[in-house]
Amino acid sequence: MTGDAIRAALVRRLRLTSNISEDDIKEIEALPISVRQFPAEMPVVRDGERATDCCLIADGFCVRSKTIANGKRQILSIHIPGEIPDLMSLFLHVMDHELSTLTPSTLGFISHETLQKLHRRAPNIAEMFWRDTLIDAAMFREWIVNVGQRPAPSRLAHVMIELRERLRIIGRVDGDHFEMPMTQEQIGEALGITAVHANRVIKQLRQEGILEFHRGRVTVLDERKFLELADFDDRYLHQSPTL
Amino acid sequence: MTGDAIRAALVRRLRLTSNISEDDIKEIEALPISVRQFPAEMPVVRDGERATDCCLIADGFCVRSKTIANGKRQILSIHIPGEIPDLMSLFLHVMDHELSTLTPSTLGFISHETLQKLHRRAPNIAEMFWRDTLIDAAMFREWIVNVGQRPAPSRLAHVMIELRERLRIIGRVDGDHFEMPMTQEQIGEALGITAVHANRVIKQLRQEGILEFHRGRVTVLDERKFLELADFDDRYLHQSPTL
DNA sequence: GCCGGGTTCCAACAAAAGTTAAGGACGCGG
DNA sequence: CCGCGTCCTTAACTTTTGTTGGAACCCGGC
Repeated sequence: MTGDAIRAALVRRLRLTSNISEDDIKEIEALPISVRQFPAEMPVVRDGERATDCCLIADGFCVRSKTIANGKRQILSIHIPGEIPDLMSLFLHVMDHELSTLTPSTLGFISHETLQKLHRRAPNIAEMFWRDTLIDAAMFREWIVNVGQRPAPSRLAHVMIELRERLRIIGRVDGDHFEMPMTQEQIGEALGITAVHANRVIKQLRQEGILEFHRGRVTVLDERKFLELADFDDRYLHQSPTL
Repeated sequence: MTGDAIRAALVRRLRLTSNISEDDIKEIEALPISVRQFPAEMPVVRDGERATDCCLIADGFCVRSKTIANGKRQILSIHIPGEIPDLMSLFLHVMDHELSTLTPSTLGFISHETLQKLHRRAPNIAEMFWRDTLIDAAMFREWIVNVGQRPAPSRLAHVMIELRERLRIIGRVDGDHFEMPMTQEQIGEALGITAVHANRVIKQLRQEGILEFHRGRVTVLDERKFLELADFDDRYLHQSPTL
């Protein structure tokens, strides 16, 4: 995959997500991007590292996570193509968490310097990116609520629906199923439960005929029960730029 | 308290937290602010509401929270004087969570319009505020880890130490004690546990001689054990603007 | 000084989640 | 086609946390 394809993925998401002008699109299409391939389960930017570039996902799934002293890991967010998962590093230079791949991924890198110049030149783009990082924060808030207040089956359903709604925007939901390429260990790390318990929860949702989960693919069998369980309100995704 | 005192509180925090120039300070000191008093436990901005101003805490403690369908509430962050807890509303106009007071508070309001104009005029200030919202997001990430991975006693110690470190910046830690004006119910909502369990945890930390907690005042009795329990690393607060 | 309401505190029991251990399925590389 | 490793699955047991309900406490207002 080339730099052009990556820029196209970014522009596509920005068109759907913000009121971007044609001039601004030209600016973004002129951005120098260096492309690199990563295998599955590979750190992209490590906790404590000093980032000099922002990373754009062209293809593949990534996660942000933090590991605490006792070795336990918490997954903070799941990222899909078109997203810039470490835009925050532009002003928070030393990473307070890790970014790593879930699947083999194609990533584009844009230097902080380039982006900073762009912001001074095109404040509209700066605001659009700022807004992007604010939506990120809104997703963290909902993640706190999920882990803090919902029972485990609801947590799983909620994370799944959030992922599905975001995949839908980039046209990657196919009928009643979508990709969620995570092991049960990783699902546990996302929900704040152990892998054994994650397995129990999946088993329960299967037995209740709500969904099927097999090798990283979710198939929703009972949409009504699924939605009810998830307690999902998409307001926090702030998808409409006009509001 | 007057608008001047509020501007002073903001400028004081910004001086300690960022590389702000004297010109920029003048800009901020010229900001029109309207002041209002709020009683304890009062919503300031409600979930779903359309915000038109940003709110600056001059005096008092506030929290951000979300309430889910079953009525359970999760506290997302605690805010202290000098902070702008809803800066994000500048670009995310409809609130996805609630901001409310913990104690009687004096709040200043700056209109979105004023701030937006200021940003175009002074991009340095815009970047400083952007950075502020990014630190906010970093604190949410740590809060996710706290609620998702740490045992309840550590969760409590961690939230306490975060609060203490931030109070220290504004000179409100007095020897071995500091203010944390929350009921056990509210502490439970912050940690993702019930009030009964919050009480059990506090009792345990008391019995172990680690701390005393009485009527919203924390007194640390065994700093070593307290730090060890909290698993606290202040990196995520990004207090040094030069890094 | 004495209510009254909100905290705090606690006990007993129930439910959810963690731990440990072990067998089975499945895909990949030789 | 076999063997190996990873992931999934389950069971039995322990620990943590939630639930319910009630008593003690404490402060502010009358």
